[in-house]
Amino acid sequence: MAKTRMDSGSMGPFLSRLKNSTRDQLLTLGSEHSFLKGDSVFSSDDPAESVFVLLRGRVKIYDLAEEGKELILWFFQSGDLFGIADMTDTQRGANARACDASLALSIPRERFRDFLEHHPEVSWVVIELLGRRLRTLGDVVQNLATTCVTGRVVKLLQRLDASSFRRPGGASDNSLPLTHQDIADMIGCCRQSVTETLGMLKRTGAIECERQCVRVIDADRLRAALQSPP
Amino acid sequence: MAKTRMDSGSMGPFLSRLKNSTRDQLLTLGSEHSFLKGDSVFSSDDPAESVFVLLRGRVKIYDLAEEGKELILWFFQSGDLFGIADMTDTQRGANARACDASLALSIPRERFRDFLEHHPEVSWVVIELLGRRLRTLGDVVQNLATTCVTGRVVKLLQRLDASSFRRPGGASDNSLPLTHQDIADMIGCCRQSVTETLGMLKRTGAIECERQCVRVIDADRLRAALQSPP
DNA sequence: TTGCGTCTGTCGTCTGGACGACAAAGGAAG
DNA sequence: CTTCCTTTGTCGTCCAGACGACAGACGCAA
Repeated sequence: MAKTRMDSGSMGPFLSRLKNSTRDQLLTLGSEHSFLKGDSVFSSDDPAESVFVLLRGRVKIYDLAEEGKELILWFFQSGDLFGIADMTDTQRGANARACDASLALSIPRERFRDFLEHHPEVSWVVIELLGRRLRTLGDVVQNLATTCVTGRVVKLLQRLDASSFRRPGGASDNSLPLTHQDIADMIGCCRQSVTETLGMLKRTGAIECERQCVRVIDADRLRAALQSPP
Repeated sequence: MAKTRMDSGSMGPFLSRLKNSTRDQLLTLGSEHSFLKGDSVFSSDDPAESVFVLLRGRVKIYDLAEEGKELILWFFQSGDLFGIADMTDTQRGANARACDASLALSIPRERFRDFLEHHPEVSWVVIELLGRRLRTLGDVVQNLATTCVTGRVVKLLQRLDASSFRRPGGASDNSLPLTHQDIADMIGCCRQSVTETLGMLKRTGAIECERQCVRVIDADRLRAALQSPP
């Protein structure tokens, strides 16, 4: 069966907020690009000339520190808008990479802006989207500054478990497709600390783990892990 | 001499981006509120029903960790828009407090949204504003995860020195009105580490300090402090 | 089936910086 | 002018967690 243009199921936090007719018009803008797993979508050296709508797959946004250490800011899934935060600059602020085979629509900045002028309700959707992300990053800053590694792991799992972040194609087992290194890169600690913390959470019965995969099985126990001291 | 409605000089990152006629219309929306230094503007328990435009003074946005430790996410100055990130929620995501005597315009959410529908170019200004903030917080996350305290102090001073962040009323000496505790709360470390770092930067000739006040006097030396190991 | 690369799990050493404590200086309020 | 609170500066102790190293398991590609 041929791959559909978009992943089935959830349309993601951006496209799902649009009316069908508005969405169809948006999808005629710009051009589609396919990416293999591991391909770069853009890098921080690139000019910031367009926004992207992810039609299929998964894309991560990350920074590289000087020693090559990677920090993941976001994972995006199908139906999400990304690259929009760079619209006031000439250059990208971070790197984007496809984590799975992906398909994205690239819309030139002026075309997107013109589209928003003609669809002011979409502007409000974008403002709300950016607002939510700002709050999420605010929480991430707070966690990094004041919370131990175990707390940060638990809060990340809680956040992702509550969101629609899942493996594309809708695997039914509700697991989070993340390696220990992914988690470490998202919460700013080292891989061994994540392995230790996930082991402890597994022993308490809060989560299950498989290779490249974590599943929350008892949200109350996970929450309880925040209360007990390390 | 009576206080003017708005601070003189810079109109801040939001209002300065609007045409005079558009700005005048915006300023007729909502209601003005005065705050004494130290007054709360909103807290995280409050319902999120309006956005704020700061007409005069300084407001900080902060979170409180469980042990009462404060983390400052933003300082806003006159002409800035704040409270906009909470528009998708029913409740505020953080706390806001006046750091100096301040005056703010409170605009109910639906009135602001209606204004944007009639002024789509203002929507784009808001999207750009939120985008810049997202990138700034992304940098903060990166710094917290990967940079030592000295590096985080230096980068904060660089960022604020390059912005229009200054004491309201336009003191001419170009200093940054921050205590050591303010800086510690912004970069997520303890006050004594900031004191030590500022002392070192003073000795190298990069900055000058007075009580509640830091001034960058040699940007090259400040930058050089990032290269040398601690 | 085999080989190789990735991922997970464990361990011991080392260090950046949190933190409490204290003293001194500065400034605002009475 | 005095008092008191805030802010700055210094110091010693303690520990969370980074990190390199290594071993074993898993899965993909040939």
